[in-house]
Amino acid sequence: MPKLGMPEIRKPQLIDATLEVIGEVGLGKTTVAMISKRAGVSAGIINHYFGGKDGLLNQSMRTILRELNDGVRERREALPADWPIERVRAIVGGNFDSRQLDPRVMKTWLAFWAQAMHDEELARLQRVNEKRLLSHLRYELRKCLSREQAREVATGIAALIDGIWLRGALSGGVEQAEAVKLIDSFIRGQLGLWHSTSRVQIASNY
Amino acid sequence: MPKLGMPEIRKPQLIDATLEVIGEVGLGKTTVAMISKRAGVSAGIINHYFGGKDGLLNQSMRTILRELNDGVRERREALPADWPIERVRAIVGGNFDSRQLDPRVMKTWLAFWAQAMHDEELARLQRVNEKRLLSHLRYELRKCLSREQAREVATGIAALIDGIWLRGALSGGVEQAEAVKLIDSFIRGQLGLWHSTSRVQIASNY
Amino acid sequence: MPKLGMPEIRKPQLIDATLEVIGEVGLGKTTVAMISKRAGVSAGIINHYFGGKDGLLNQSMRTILRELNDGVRERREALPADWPIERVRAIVGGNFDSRQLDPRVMKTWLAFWAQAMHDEELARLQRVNEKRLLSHLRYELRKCLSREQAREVATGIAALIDGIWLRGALSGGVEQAEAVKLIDSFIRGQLGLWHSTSRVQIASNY
Amino acid sequence: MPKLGMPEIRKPQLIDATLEVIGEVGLGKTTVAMISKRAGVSAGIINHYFGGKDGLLNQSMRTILRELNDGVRERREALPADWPIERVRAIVGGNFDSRQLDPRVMKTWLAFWAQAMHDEELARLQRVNEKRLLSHLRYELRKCLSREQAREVATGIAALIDGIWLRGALSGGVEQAEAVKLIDSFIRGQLGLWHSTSRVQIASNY
DNA sequence: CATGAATGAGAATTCATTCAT
DNA sequence: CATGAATGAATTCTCATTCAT
Repeated sequence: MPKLGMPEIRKPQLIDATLEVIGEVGLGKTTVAMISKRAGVSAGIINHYFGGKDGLLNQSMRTILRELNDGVRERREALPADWPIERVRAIVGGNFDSRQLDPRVMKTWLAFWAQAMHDEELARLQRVNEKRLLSHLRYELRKCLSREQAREVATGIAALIDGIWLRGALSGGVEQAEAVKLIDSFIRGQLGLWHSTSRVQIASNY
Repeated sequence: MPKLGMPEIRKPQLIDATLEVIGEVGLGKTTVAMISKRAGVSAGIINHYFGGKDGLLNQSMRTILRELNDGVRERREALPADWPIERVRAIVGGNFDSRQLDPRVMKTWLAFWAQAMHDEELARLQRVNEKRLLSHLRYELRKCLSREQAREVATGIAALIDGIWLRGALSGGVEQAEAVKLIDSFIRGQLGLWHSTSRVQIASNY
Repeated sequence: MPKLGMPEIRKPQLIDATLEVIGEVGLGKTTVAMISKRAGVSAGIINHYFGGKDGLLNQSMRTILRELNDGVRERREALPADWPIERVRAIVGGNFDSRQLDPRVMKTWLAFWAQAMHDEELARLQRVNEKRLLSHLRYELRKCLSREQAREVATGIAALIDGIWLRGALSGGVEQAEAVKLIDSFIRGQLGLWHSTSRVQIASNY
Repeated sequence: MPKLGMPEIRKPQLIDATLEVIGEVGLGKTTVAMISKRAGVSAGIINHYFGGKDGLLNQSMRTILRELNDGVRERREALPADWPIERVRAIVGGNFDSRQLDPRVMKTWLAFWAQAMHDEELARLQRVNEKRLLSHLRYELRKCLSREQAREVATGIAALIDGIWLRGALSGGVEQAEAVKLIDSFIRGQLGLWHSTSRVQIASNY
């Protein structure tokens, strides 16, 4: 019998190598030769495990999406359900945690985003993710805002997250603290618009 | 009136074709053969006029950047200098005018953005543009806010512009009215944070 | 009764799978992976039992040659030695029995034939077979014809067998009855040429 | 302007090289690298002119089919329409002229034949050809035989042509004279079956 | 100016075979 | 015995670029 459990070793190994290479040279210049060399295996093995370059890229995409989702969920669920604003801040923070701010990861995200414009499979994955972010934000905001207000603020937060992230990707980096501060400020502004005397408890470190 | 030389005919012709093809198949699958066929000329001519594929892509990038800037400037300058908030809204509107919301243009933008991650020449162009947007916003906001406040609000607006745009690119489209409304709401919220009794004149259609 | 070793199980299993796959996708597209999958075993086992793909193909070839020969011999020997024309007809019938007319078998034959043009080992096998067919025909015909006449008629019958078979392979099928009828007609014509008043007994169902 | 008329030079050049290589190493071992090297051009040019290996093989097939047809037609039409048997013999001769008996051409034919079993495009071409041969034979035989008789004799001649050819391909060669003699014999035998006192004029060199 | 023929480097993919388990 | 992981050579196809006309 051949070595058992190799798929569980090789697949993550190849996906990691893929993300590294994309982060370094860009999706357009990434070749299976580079990836396999980085992973320390032969090029042919990619077809063995992923059916081809496309399959590997697809799985890589799913992996970073899942990592993002897992990180955000952990942060959010670590807080009580009756602290909605804190939970929103946790969601924001999760989108800017150190793993996501790794320049190579940011480059990979952008590459996949551009790719998704012309690849329905990737586009679908991205849309699901976008909807999930929005949905979680709305759910928490609903605890202290009207349906319409929650919808609008959630949309704004989501846009700020992506916008800060995108501008950061271009200019060389994002400061998590800066990002969280800006979004906090947006939330306070929005809450203020509707609650001149807001009773929502906002953490003192705002 | 000088007679137009071939360069003045061929270059825009090829740049238009480039943007169309990128919008349709993506930067990664765009070939000079496709571009030249679309433009109705031979493949070799691209090297003649642009020195190669890279030169053509670079010029194409500069073209859409210039179009965006020109559009934004026209809208901004059409308003009095002492209507800063209106001018900010004009800047926002310019970033979401119909030309920029053409799906093919959005795809091209995203493609160039991803490409810029690994191409210093493109990255420089993008950074210059980002700085210009921020600078204009700050300049107008300075007329009714402190330096620090202006900086922060400008950063937020820029992030919202890019974030709304990015999410729209993915989900299939952006509604200009929605975008402007969201950013208006942000501005009002931010102004409210600092001026509980704001004296800034905000257009009545807010 | 000796217990069957694995070789006696595996070899026919793999040869059958080989013929099936060749019949379905053609020799050129047949891979060991396909064959082993069809046989329900691993790819590596082919080298274990046949020393490689070539060995398996060679054995497969020998198998269908043997099947054809066995079938023809059985039919021929089932008839009395002093019914030469009936024996000739039995040889013809054997070449068009249902096993040989299976479209997958016909495709395999043709594939091996083409392959034999460039593979001396296969060519040798085929030549032996061709000679055997001719030899049997001549042997029977010699009982009622001169050496020269027997040689010529045998050559014609062999050519007709292969020609009918080849044309049938292309056009989608052969009718055994049609084939036998045509060759009968040829034999009668040939006999008639030399024996205006032939004394050879030809079966009444001619 | 580039060199004009290159397609008319390159295409036959590449097709010739293809037939030569297939004739030498077999279809299965033929690579575009071999073909282009033989033709003295680069491998890429094959895609330029034929869209890929398949296109080249297809065109090569069409070429040898056309050559055979042209040769047969010329021979047939060189004889008076009221010499049907002579015309039939011309058709037979055309199928065994020196060009068709070149071992490389025979190998190519056989390769294509096997390939056609799994390639509908090739199969269609072959069927058209088979039908044409049969049709011409029937047309000529109709001039001296009944419809049914003409059909049967034509079928037999066609089978003999292919069978002799196939057996020759395997055993290393065909003698045109032998082939024609055998088929002549068949024709005479068949004519004799129906016309005990045949009035059909058969050339004296029979 | 413009063409498109031609090149050649590079990329993905295929696949028979080997071999540790 | 048997597996299937792994390899690496071979092959097809792509494509930017060059260049003779």
